Amino acid sequence: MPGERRLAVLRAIVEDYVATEEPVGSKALVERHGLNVSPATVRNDMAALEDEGYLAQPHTSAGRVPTDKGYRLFVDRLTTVKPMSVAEKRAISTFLDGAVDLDDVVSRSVRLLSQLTRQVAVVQYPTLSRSTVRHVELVALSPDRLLVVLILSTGRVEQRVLELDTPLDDVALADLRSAVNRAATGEVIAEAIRCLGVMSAAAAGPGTTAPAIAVADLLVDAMSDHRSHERLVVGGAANLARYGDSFDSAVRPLLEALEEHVVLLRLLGEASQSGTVTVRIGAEGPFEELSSTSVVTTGYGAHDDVLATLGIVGPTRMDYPGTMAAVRAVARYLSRILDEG
Amino acid sequence: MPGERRLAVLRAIVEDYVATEEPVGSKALVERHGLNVSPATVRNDMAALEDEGYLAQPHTSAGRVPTDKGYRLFVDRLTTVKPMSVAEKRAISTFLDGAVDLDDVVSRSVRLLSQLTRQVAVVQYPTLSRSTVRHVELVALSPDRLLVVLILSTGRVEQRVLELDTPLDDVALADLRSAVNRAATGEVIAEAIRCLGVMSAAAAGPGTTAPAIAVADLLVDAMSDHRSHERLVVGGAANLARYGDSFDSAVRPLLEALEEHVVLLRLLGEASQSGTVTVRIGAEGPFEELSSTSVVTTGYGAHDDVLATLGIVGPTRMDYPGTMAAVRAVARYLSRILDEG
DNA sequence: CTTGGCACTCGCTCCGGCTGAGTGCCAGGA
DNA sequence: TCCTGGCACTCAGCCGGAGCGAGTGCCAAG
Repeated sequence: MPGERRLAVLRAIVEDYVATEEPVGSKALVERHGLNVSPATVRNDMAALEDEGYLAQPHTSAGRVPTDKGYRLFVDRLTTVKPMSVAEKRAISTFLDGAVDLDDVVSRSVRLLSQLTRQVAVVQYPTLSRSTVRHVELVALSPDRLLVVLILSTGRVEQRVLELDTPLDDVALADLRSAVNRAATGEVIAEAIRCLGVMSAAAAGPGTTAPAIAVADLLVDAMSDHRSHERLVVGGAANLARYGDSFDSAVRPLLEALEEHVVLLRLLGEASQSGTVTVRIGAEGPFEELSSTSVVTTGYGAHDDVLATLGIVGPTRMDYPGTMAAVRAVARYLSRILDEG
Repeated sequence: MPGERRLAVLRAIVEDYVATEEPVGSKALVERHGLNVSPATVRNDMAALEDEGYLAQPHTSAGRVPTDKGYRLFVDRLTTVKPMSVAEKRAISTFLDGAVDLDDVVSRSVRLLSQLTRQVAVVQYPTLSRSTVRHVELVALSPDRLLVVLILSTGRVEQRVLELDTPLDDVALADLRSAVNRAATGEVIAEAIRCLGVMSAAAAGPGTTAPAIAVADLLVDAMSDHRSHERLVVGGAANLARYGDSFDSAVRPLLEALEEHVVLLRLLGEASQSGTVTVRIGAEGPFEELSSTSVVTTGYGAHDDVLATLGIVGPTRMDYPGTMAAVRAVARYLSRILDEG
C-alpha cells in the first residue's frame, strides 16, 4: 500500500485527469494542487505508483493516467461522498415531490439523476417481493373469458386474460372472487403465492372448481413472472454525446446495452444495501465490451427494505465523488417518497 | 423541371452517394451506371442540376452531393417503393405473430423496424379514440380512498386513486360501480365521456352523491388525459453509432429528441393516411437542430381507422426506397394484427 | 528522502510539395 | 441544338521532415 504522500499524488492525478481529460504531468500537478514538494519528487512517486499498477502512461514522455486499479483505490480510500448542497437538496425534493404516481416518480427520478450526474441514468422499478396484494378483481369479459386484475400495494396493476374451459355464472364468479381475495389480500407476494397454492390444492378435490385452480395458477404466474421480469427506465442517453472520442469502441456497446434490459439488469447487479453506494469500475463489470465504462449504483426502497436498484453508467473517467453523492441523494429521496406513498 | 436524362443522373447520384457516403464524380457515375453518354455530358447535367438546387458541391474539385431538394425530387418522382422479398415478409409476420399482448406487439414492432431499416425506430401506441370501455372497477382501499381501474377494449388498463370527501360503504360502492359501468361500458371513449358527464350532472341533484361526480370526473380525466399523452416506444438507438462523423451536430440533438416524447410526437407529425408513406427531409421538419435528419412515417390502425403513427428517424443520406418499404410493410402487418386482436 | 539539474524521448503541429480526382470551358462533330 | 474529347485548372488529402515542448528518468548533492 502506497504511503501518505503517494496517495495524495494519486488523488490529485485522478482529480486533474477527470477535470481535463488529459494525461497529467508532474509539473502541472504541483502547481495546481498545493503539494509542498518538487516535481522531481512527484515524478518518483508517479513511477512507483505506475509500478504498482495504479497509473499508466499512454506513451513515453506523456503524463500519467489512472488505471482501473487507480480509480478503485481512489474510490475506496481517497474520497468521501461529498454531501449535496442545500440548494441541490431542495431542488431534488421539490422535483420529486411533484410526482403523481409510481410511473411518474420513477421517470422523474431518472431524469433527475441523469441531469445531476450528466450521465446515463437507470432506475429499476420497485420489485414486488415486499409489496402486498391489495385486491384481486375478476371481470367476466364473456362467459368463458375472464379478466384477472391484480392490484398491489405499490400501486402496480397486473392484468391477464384467462380462457375458461367451463363457463362461469355470476354467482360462481362472486364466490371465486371473494375466495381469492380472502386467500391473497394483505399478504406479501411470497405468502400470497403459498396461500393460493393451498387454495388451488383444496379446490382440486371433487366438484367443478376448475376455474379456481386456473385463476390461482394465473395469479401465481403473474406474481412470480413479474418478480423476474423487472422493469427498467433509462434516461439521459444524450449525455453520451459528450464522449466525443472513443466513440465506436465505447458508445456503441453502451447504446446496445441500454436497449437490452436483461443486460442492464446484470449491469446494475445485485441491489446493494440501501445507503451504500456500489461502484463497479471498467473491467470489473460483467461485460468485456463495456470495459471503459463504470457503473455507480445503490439500492432503494421503502421501510428499510431494498426494493430495487438505481444508478448511472458512465465512462471510467468520471467524477466519482459527485456522482456517488447524486446517486445516494436521489435514492434517499426516492425511498422517502415510497415510504410516504 | 429537369429533362429525362438529368433525372437519371440525379437518381444515379443519390443512389451512389447513399451507398458510398462520398461525393460522386462524373466519371465514376458513367462507369457504375449504364449511362450511355460521356462524363463530359454528365458534367454539364450536373452543373445544371446544381444551378437548379438539386445538387451541391462540398468544395470545388469535389464530386456532387444531393441537397434536400434533390432528395425530395428523388423520393417524389424517381423511386417506387420496392416491395419486400418473400423471405422478408415471412420474417416480419412470424416475428410479429409471436406477440402475446399489446405491449409486446408494439415493442416487437419497434425492434423489427429498427433492424430492418438500421435506423432509429419510433412507434406510437394506438390511440384510444376508437377503443371502447370494457369495464370500470372500483376498489375501496380504505373508507375514504378509492382505486378506480379503467379497462379498455385494446387491453389497456388505467388506474387512479381517488380521495373521497365522504366515506362510502359497501352498498353505495356497489351501486356506484354498476351505475358507472352502465353509463360507460361498451362505449367508445368520446361517447363514454359524454355519458359520464350526463351521469355526473344528474347526480349533482339533491342527496349525497358526491362520490359519483368525483368518480365520473376522474374517469373523464383519465380518458381525455391519455388521448393526448400518447405513449411512444423508441428502439434501435444503437444505430446512431453508425453516424460516425458529424457527431455532435447530428447525434446529440437527436438523442435529446428521443427522450422528449413531446418533441418526437411533433416529429412524427400527423398520422398520414394508412398506406401512404410520408417522408420529411432535413429542414422540412419542424426542428432546426434536426436539419440533417429525415423522418419516414406512416399511419397504421385496425379496421381502416388510422390509430397512430410509426416510422423511423435517420440521416438525410439514407436508403429511401428500402426504408419506405420497410416502414410500410411493418405498418401493414401491425394493422393486420390489430384487426385480428 | 528530497531536490535541482540535465539529457533524452516522442507525440503534436506546422509547412511545403506532390498527387489525383474532379471540374469548367471550348472547339469540333452529329 | 446537343454531345463529345481534350485541356488547363483547382484543391483536399497525404506524406515526410523540422521544430517545439511537455514530460520523463537518472544522478549527484543537500
